Amino acid sequence: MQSTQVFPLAADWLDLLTAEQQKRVRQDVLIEQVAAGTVVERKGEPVQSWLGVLDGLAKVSVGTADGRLVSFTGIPPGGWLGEGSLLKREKRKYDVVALRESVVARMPAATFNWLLDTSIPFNRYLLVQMNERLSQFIGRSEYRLLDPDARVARHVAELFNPLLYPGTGSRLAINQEEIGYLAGVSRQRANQALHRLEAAGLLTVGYGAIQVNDLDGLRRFGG
DNA sequence: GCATTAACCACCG
DNA sequence: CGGTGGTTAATGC
Repeated sequence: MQSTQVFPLAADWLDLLTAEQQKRVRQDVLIEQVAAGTVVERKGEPVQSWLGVLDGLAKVSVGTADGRLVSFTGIPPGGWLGEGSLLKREKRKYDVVALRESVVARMPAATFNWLLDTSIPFNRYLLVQMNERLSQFIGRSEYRLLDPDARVARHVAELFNPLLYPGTGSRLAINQEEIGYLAGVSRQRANQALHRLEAAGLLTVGYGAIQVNDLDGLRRFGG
C-alpha cells in the first residue's frame, strides 16, 4: 500500500531544497499507510531509509534484551528520524511502532546521502535537529525526579517542540492513554495531570486531543 | 499518601 | 458502534 501521488509531505526541510532536489525527493520517497500497532521498523534491521511521520503518531522505543522499556519517545506528524543510524550505516537501534493508524514516509538511503552531498541547507537542518534531540534526550534524564504532573507537562511539551516537529500546530490528536504511556504513568493519572495543567491555563483538554496554550509554561511546570 | 490496575458506564464521533 | 474519558474500588509500595 504505497503511493507516490500527491503528497502533503509534512516536512519543512523540503522548502530548503532546490526544485531539482525536491523533484527527486518526491520521486524517491515512499509513502505508506499503516494500521495501529504496526511495527514500522524493527530493532536490529539494517537501516535503508530515513523515516518520516506524516500523519498519526509513532513511538520509538529502546529496550533491554529482556524487553524492559528503557527509553521511549513519541513522534507526531512532521517528525523525521533515523538519520543517526543512516549516517553510520548501522542497524536500527530501536523499534518504531505506529501507536494508531498512521502515514509514514521512507526516503531511501541513496537519496538521503545525495542530499547530504548536494545541499548545505539540508545539512544545516539535520544539524539543528540532531542538536535539539540531544538536548531533549539529556533533559529527559531529570524527568524521573519530577512528580507525575510535571512529567506529563514536559512530555506534552516535547511533542510540541517546533524544531523537531514543525508539523504539529497548537493542537495534537493524542488520547490520554498515549500520554500516560509517554510519561510513564497510568491513564487515570495522566487524566488527573491533564486537568491540573488545564486548570493552570497551560493547555486545553479536548476529546482525544489536547491544545497547548502555553508551551513555555508546560516546560517550566513544577520546577 | 499516592499511584496502579481493573472495572463501570456515559458520552463523543 | 467502537473509542475515549471520568470515576470508583481494591491493592501495593
